[in-house]
Amino acid sequence: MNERSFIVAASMATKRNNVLLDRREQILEAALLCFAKCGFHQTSMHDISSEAGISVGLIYRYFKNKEEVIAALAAEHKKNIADLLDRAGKAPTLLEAMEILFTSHCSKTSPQIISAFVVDLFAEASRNPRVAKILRNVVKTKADGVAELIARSPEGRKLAPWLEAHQIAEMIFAVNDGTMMRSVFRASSASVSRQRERQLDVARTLWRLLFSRTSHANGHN
Amino acid sequence: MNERSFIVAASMATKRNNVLLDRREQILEAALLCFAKCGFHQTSMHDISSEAGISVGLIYRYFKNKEEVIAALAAEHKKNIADLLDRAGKAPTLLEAMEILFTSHCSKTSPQIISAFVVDLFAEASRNPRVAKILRNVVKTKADGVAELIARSPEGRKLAPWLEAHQIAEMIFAVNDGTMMRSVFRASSASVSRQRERQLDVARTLWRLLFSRTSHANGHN
Amino acid sequence: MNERSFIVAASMATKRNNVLLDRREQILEAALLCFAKCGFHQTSMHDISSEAGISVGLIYRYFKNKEEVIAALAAEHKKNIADLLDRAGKAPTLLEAMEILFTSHCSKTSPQIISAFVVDLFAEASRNPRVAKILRNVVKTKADGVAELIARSPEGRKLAPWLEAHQIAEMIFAVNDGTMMRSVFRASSASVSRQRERQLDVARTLWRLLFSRTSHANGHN
Amino acid sequence: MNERSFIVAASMATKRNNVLLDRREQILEAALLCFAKCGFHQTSMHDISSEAGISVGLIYRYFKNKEEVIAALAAEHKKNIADLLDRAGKAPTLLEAMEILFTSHCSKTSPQIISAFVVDLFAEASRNPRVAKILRNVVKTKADGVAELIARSPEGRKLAPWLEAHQIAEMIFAVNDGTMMRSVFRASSASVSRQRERQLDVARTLWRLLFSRTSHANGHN
DNA sequence: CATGAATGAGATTTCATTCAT
DNA sequence: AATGAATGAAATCTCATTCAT
Repeated sequence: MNERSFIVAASMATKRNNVLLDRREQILEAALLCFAKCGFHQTSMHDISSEAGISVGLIYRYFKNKEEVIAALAAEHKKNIADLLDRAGKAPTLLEAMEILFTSHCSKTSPQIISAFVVDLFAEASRNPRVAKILRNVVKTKADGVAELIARSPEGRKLAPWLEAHQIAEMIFAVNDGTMMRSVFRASSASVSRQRERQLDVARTLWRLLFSRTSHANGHN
Repeated sequence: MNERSFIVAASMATKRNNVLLDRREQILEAALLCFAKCGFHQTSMHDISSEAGISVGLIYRYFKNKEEVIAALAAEHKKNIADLLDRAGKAPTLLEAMEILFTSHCSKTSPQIISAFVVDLFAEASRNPRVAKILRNVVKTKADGVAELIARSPEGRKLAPWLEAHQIAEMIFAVNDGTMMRSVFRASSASVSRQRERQLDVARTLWRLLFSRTSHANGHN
Repeated sequence: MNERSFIVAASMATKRNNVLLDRREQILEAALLCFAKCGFHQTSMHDISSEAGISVGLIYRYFKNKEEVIAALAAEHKKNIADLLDRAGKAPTLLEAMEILFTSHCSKTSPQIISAFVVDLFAEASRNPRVAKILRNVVKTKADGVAELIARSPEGRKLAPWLEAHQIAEMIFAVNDGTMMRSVFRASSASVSRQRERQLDVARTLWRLLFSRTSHANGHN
Repeated sequence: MNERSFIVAASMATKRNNVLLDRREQILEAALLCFAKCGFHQTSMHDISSEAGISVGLIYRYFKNKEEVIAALAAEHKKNIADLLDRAGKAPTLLEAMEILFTSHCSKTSPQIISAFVVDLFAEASRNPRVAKILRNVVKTKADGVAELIARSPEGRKLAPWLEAHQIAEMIFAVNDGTMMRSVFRASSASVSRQRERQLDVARTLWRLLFSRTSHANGHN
């Protein structure tokens, strides 16, 4: 095997690897859609394969069983949350960071779909230990991430000083999750943006509560 | 038919009615337990009948099908929430009213069970229009109820005056639902009370935020 | 409940019990036929249900899964062998006892079917521990039974005295099993009796070998 | 094309042929192992390919389908039996010939494996005409071979003279097959040799029966 | 020559629902 | 009123076989 053929082989191996990853991604995308539409236990493997445009059997080359598909999506959710926190951490002000956190439930897919899926994920967590483990981690990551965000930003330290960072963080995410939970009601596509508006409204209410004290204090300066 | 026999017949009819209602209640209680433990779609009708100590067929005398059982439980949930609001409405102060709202997810059954069930209910709402309708109503009842509570209480009108009553109400319930969503992680029975502690902690954080402004303002008077 | 109604209830319970047992028997009969025709792992549960004239689901009310059906048939085989030994034990002479052992592989069903099933059973035993356990027991029961038969019959004690009873018993059953193993070749129905003839021929050869010594010895008397 | 290149081409063709044969052999070896371990119909083509360390597709270059693999192994079994008879035919005495027949179920592989496979083969024969044909031939080859062995050896003609050669031959193989059938019970590796001992014990019992008469008769000379 | 991704029919098993008793 | 046997559709998962690379 000369250098050239090595390179060719390597590039082929890479390509093959990409194809494998693409398939996985394709299946997960289809599964997410189906799960959001019908729920885990009312989605059949056939539904997923149809949505993905492949045969049922092929799913089993990439996932050992249905539970693994769910777990993989839960893991992906975890990664998305981590990314979100990363992005929020790079925001110049705390306000902008929170805006990022609240305006994107998740990056790629429609928020409607994501929230239906996530509520199902929490429901599943109450009986599936594997999903529970992942979600517990997600919850902790979120809480810690925001607590740190608050603690290390200059505005954060001044805001509502009679509360600890982690208390504020828990509040923020309680509001976040609660809002998401309500968003499962399928809104007519026309009012999706209006629903979004209302969600942001709640978020802004929270911000005002958190910052009013500060601005009030500032007003005394 | 003389008067006596009429009374007997009436009392028999009443008794019969009570038996019917008891059976219904018995089935719903069993169903709630099963649903909380396994989820709607992983609970079989046989599971419910076993839990209730009756035969499968009997369930179908009281409910047309599985979906009706779910819907009936959703309706019961709605009634429980209405009762809760009633009780809260009778509290002497707004603070006490909120305490009632936050400390009891539901009366009879363990909060762990209730929250697992309610999260499932929200998940179900995203695809089952009937459940969605009931839950939408629940959400509206809660929001309106609290908004009214705030609007008509003397403290309420002073608290966070730059926010409308309905905005505050939405916040309160977002926090309420968000905390509940996290409580699905089956905690070891030992730490159930500790978990409850933390949930109340979040609620108290919110209260302080809501009332701080007022007390602060009051402090300046 | 008076005596009459008790009797009625009891008789109904008995009847119901019989129905249950009949169903079980019906399923096992169908399964035996299918297994003999196609082998355990090429017989589908649907094949069995069709043969029995019932629905697939019903099988699962009586057997937890396919393996339980196989195990139940293995257990029945064990019982049949025990019955056979019982009958042989009641024969007046050892010769007649052996005739019983050799001429009936099993009572009710055609020997063709039984032998195909039993060979499958042995094949299964080499990987299915549960079936192995049952068959080991069958083999031991057979060996012990015949050894005792020989040991306690007057002719038996004289026959081939340089051999121990258990050695002779093992021989007899090795021949028995070996003959059965060959009988799996589906003979045209015309030659079934001829095949049976040849099997008996082998058995008689064995008998002559075992008794020749005796008759020879007797010849010297 | 010069002589050299012809030779090279020829040797390459031979080599290629050898490779082909080797692959076939490699696949059959793997298949035998898998079949013995799991049975024909519980062994997947993937199992075989894994065991052989090749891809699934490659099996189909050498065998049309799964059934052909089974048939090829049945044919190999036939060849092994023929070899065994050949070797037995070259033994100086009948006793030694029989020892050869009884002590080696098959040359290369462990007897445990072979017997599990052969019992499966017989089970298969009861429904697969192709396998049945091969096994019928095997049975006939064995019977004829031993009958001839007996008929043409000097001791053979004297032994149990009241029986025909073919009757004795059938007996011998009935015992042979019967013992093999029992050997399917997976013995703990420790007691494999002890199990082997017991099998030989049965064989020796048979021998003594067959020869006792002669030696007895001889004793009278 | 060799691979293994892909297919899709088919196997096992479950379960909502009905209905004779 | 109450039972639970019976049905059969549907779900999950497997596997022999093909074929593009």
